[in-house]
Amino acid sequence: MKHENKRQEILTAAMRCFLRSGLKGASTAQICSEAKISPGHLYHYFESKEAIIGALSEAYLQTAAERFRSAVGGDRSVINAILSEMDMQAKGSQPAKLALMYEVFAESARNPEVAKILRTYDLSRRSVMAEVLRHGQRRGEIDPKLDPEAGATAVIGLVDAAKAMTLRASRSDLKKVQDTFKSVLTGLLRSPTQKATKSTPPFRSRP
Amino acid sequence: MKHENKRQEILTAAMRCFLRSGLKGASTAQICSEAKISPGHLYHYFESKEAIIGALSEAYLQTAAERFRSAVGGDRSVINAILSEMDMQAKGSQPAKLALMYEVFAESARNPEVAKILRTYDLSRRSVMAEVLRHGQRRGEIDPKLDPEAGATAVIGLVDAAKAMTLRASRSDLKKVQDTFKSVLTGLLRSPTQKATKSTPPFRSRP
Amino acid sequence: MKHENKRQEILTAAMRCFLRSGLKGASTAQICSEAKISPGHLYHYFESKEAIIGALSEAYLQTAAERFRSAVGGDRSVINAILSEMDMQAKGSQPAKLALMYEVFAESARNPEVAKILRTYDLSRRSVMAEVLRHGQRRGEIDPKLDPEAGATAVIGLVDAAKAMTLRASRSDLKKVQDTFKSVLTGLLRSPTQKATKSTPPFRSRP
Amino acid sequence: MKHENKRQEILTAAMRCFLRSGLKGASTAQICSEAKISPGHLYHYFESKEAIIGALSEAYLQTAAERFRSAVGGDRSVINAILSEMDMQAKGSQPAKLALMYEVFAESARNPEVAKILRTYDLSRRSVMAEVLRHGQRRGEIDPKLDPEAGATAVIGLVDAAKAMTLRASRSDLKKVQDTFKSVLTGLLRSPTQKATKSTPPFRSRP
DNA sequence: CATGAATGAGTATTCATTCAT
DNA sequence: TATGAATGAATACTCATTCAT
Repeated sequence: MKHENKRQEILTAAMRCFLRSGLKGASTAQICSEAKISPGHLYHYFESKEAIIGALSEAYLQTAAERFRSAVGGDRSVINAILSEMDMQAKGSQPAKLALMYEVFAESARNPEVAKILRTYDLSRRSVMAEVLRHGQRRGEIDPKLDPEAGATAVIGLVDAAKAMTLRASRSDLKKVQDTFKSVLTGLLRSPTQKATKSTPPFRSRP
Repeated sequence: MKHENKRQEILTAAMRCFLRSGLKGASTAQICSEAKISPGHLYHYFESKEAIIGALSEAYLQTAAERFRSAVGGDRSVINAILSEMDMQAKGSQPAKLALMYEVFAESARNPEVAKILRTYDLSRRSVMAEVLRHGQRRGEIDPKLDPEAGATAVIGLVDAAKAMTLRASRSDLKKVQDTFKSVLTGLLRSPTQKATKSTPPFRSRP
Repeated sequence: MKHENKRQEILTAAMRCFLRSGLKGASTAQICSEAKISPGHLYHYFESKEAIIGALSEAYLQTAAERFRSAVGGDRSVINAILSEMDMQAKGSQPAKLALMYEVFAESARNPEVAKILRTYDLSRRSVMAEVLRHGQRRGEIDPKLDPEAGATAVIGLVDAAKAMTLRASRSDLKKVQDTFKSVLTGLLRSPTQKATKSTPPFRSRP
Repeated sequence: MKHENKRQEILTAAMRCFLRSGLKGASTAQICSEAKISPGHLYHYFESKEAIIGALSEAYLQTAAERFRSAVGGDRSVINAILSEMDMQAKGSQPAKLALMYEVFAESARNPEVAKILRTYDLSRRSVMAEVLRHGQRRGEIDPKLDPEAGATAVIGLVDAAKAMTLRASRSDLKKVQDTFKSVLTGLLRSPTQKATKSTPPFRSRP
């Protein structure tokens, strides 16, 4: 298992490099020196730089999925769980991380292995979200007329869009933008009973 | 003028290369041979590879803005105009183009010049969209309670999210996903009068 | 003569560039833009960059020779004239100018044309100096036993060495070093009558 | 140790290239092929071409200093030791080496790292020479009134000037010129006792 | 398991010079 | 006399990868 440990060390070192310099910007030499191994030795653990990127993407996406699963696993209102997930995604998104994510997306258009990983992740993410929505419907928190699968897609799209905004909206706009997104999300999900009593969302002008 | 023409030729050649190989993947040598000029001659027209990327980004974003402005300029319903813009964005998005866009986003996190271009574009896009929403409100098509600025942000976020989906959702899911987004959008914008008579949107389960 | 004028303009522009960036460091493009002509047009006036360097060296050395000739031409003591020439050379020597001179020397070891120019200049400089020394001997200022030709060489060597010091000695040492050189020079040249009454030169320790 | 050996091999190969083509004239490609290594491998041993120049300068100046120190270390007359050092410097100076030295001087005006190396060398050279002069004074060979520090500067200036002459004086003049310099040097250094019995130096005309 | 020497094609960019107009 | 488009070899340097030890 020593092998596996070292592999993990290298992966985290590589992640630090990728965050610092980007996917193509980080060289294997950088990664090796960050991981304190010799350049040749890297290839004892990984077939190529691409393989490192693949492994890293997979690991990252898996932990992201697990984190989300546990986040919505608790007792609290499903909508609140989703909203707080959106918050966390947006707040935990340093520009470097987002840039890296975008590079991985770009990579997926040219590197089929990465594309496959990304596809798998999206499917699992969607099925988890659909499950969560069904759970919410059973508890009467989510509009029972909402199709869980399609709703899941919409939610994920909104969460990702909110995340993306952190890179492009100016810091001062960010809060407003994210509140808007939360309102859209809430409007989309909330059951009719709750909708009747809804407060004016922030993107409405003064009544 | 001859200078400007050649500059444009080089830009389109460069775009072909970037689409094929990515932002860092395309070399100046590739660009030169695609443009059928000698490697040195490139620098007669552009200061650097970065300058090419900058010019290309700017041109792309400008035409995108103009296209949208003319799309919503006509007589038809504002909501329909926005929906069809979303369609066009989504349908015109070959994976390669999207990947490139993602790379530019990533670039913007590390290259302040690109960041500035992107920021400017986003602002102009938002102000145009807000103007469109106000127009729709005057015509009674758009919910008068909607704050135009925040609404514009939400719309743009949704359009971009729909676009992004084309890279990650499988082809078979795509239509459903996009319909979902359109419904969310319609729900967000439509005036109460129209909302009363709304048809069941596609992301509702069969009643 | 318009041709000749433009040629001169280009030469002075080139000199500015060479001073700024060095002999190999200055590009023909830089020179052209400094001279406000097109890159092609440069070759209407000069066969090559080397030819510019050659012309520039020749012009510079000629004016240097003329300046010296007129400096020692006056009425004052020959030794003082030489000492003040040494001062002027040393003080007028910005690092950039000296560096350029060194580069020309280096060039002369590889470029026969420059070597020839330099050789010619040295010979003329030496013959002028020898003439000056003979003049001083006639006036009883210079040791009559000094061989004018060999003495001229020694003087020139000392003047050049003093000049060279400005690039390498720290600013605080410079005055002392140059005084030393002046003393050596004076000791070498002064007639015995004057030597009998000489003041202790600065490079003697306290008696 | 193998690393250090290879480093040295590369340095000598680089020196051959620099002597042949000059500091800017020699390309890293030339150096690599002279050292029989691949172009990339050079950077395993040196950070940059500049670093090679720096290492080379330092090594050269150090051995020069050591050589001189041992030359004056023996039993013989201090003045003779200095004169023979002058001879060696002058005779060992192929034009190519001198040209290179000049280029390094020029470089020092634009490259602070080279300037620092040069400055250090000059200081150490001066302090060694001053020590030698003091030694000569103790042995009654050198004029006790001479200030060792200033005298050292003068001596070094003369030695360098003599060296410089080899590049510019025609071969036939060279001996005469160097004899002149030796006489100047001897006159500067010799103690009064010896001066009383001095032979007519070569730069005096026949009496 | 580990090193680090070695590769060689590849990188963006520069340059003196030529040529058509 | 003048332009500036065009060249293409050259520049210093980087990189993912291989291999002998």
